[in-house]
Amino acid sequence: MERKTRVRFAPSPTGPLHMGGVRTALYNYLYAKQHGGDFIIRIEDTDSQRFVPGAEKYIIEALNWCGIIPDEGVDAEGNVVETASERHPHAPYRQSQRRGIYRKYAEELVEKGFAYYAFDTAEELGSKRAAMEAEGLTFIYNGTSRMSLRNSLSLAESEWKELLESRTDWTIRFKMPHDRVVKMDDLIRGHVEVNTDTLDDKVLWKRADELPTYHLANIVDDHLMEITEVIRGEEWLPSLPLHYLLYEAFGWQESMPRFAHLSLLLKPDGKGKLSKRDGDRLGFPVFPLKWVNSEGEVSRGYREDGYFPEAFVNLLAMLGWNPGNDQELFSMEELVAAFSLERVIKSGARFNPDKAKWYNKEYLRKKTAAELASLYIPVLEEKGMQIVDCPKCALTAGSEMTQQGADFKNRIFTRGYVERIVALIQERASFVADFWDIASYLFIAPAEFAEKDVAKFWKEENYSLAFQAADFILNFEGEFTKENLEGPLEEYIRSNGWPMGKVMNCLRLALVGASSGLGIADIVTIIGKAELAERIKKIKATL
RNA sequence: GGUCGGUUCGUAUAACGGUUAGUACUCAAGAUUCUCAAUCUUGCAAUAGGGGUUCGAUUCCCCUACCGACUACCA
Repeated sequence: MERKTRVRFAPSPTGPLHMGGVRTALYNYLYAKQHGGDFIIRIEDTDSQRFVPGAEKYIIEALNWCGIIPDEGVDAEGNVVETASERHPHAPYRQSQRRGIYRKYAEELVEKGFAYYAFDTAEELGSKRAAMEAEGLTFIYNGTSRMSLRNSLSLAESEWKELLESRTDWTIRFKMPHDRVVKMDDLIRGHVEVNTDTLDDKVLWKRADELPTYHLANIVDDHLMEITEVIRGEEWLPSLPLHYLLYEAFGWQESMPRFAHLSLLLKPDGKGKLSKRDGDRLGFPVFPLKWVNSEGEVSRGYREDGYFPEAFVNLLAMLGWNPGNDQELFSMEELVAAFSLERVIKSGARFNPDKAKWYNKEYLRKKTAAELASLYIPVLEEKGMQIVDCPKCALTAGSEMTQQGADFKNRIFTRGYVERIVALIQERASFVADFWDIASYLFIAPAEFAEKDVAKFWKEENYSLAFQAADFILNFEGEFTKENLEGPLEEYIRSNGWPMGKVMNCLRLALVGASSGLGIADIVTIIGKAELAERIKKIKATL
């Protein structure tokens, strides 16, 4: 029986989506698309206590930013679908809105003898657990203990039926079979066996909330939504036997999905899994988007930190998966084609912030000047620059736009001027945010001069030559381009027998404020003769 | 503690019984250049330990160590 591939990402709206969660969603998405199937998003909000307002919206927005677009579960506006339709026959996709459908499944299990009513309160169980732990023992609610607890198996029928009526805090628990070996297959880990005696009678349904727990809701919904593969985090592997048994109890083993458990993302250093604290400590985001919690605490996001979504997706894909060859750069389409669960790594992947930066750098280099200019212009505007598309219409009386497209006095620049610059500096940066530090001097004259460089180069025997070189540039008569200027300028310095390094660095120091930066020919042809003259004049005035 | 999973350079990983154990990031050195960056070249650096199986183990099995997940009326 061939079924259409249908996979789901089922987050719980208890906070912002961690990058590990995004990776899980990504792998689901890639798998679905590769098999021509559907990627479904389902919100698992059965824990009313941990619900966080805004988390659901955040999750969908984050996935959307990454280009992980659900086929089902969310409408075109990015809202979780609440009512069934032709396009969304399995709606609603929020478990809190599906509450009506779970109870009958839980009770079906009780009727069939696979589950029972339990009346122990959380407090009673808690103290029992504590008492046993004090003796160095482990409390498990299962075959070893259930007959001494209060439930429909241990109590007389009249008694538990009375409790069922009079109380509203009971639960339905799964009756874990005694001494059975559950044999499971995982698409990533292979064959796994577990003896049921080590498992407990999990709560399936909570009367107090009129809501199922994860285990029941998950199995029922995966079945109802015709899910074919469940790709989820490693933390679910221990409950896989329960889930197998649940499918069996319902008689759904024929249509049971196949399972794949992904390893976790680990800290860059030290022990343990990647957490928000690591990001704060080591200076990188662990969330796709910025998040502000109810206390006003801010968690930075990849988007706000200047990562391109393509880079983020790419680096996430390579954390725990590889194509089997040396290719490291993948577009989403390429990932869809190349992805395979067989090549997902079993062990936990330590996150490497340096590599993440490298990915962004690679994507930055691929961008066109027009794209980068559009991203950089808001930064420039924040710095007080005005960027115009059409020079003539924006100029106020008395301002002058140079041939290059710059009016330094009024800090007005054309988009073309910005494009020229980003094209020159894009291979020197990892982020658009680096642009300003790399080349602010192409917009404003340096206000400060690096002490170290001044000490090294700013000597009269150097700058007197540098000024002459500047004069040579100002008097240059050919078309004022880097290609035209570079050779003659060097020839001029060389033919005078001047030390090239000293003259050039001195001139650069005057124009840039430091002895590092673009080539002199690049700098002067970008800022233009007028600005060159202006900056030299200013420097001379201070001597 | 118990159950389950995992373990190749610092990190991500390749090699699915036979390789001088490869690649990328990081780091270092050199080349280049008017400096810086970029680029190119080179280098540092790994099969957790111990037993098997085998002509031969990174690869298969067992033990130990270490790491992780789970052990809630949370997901």
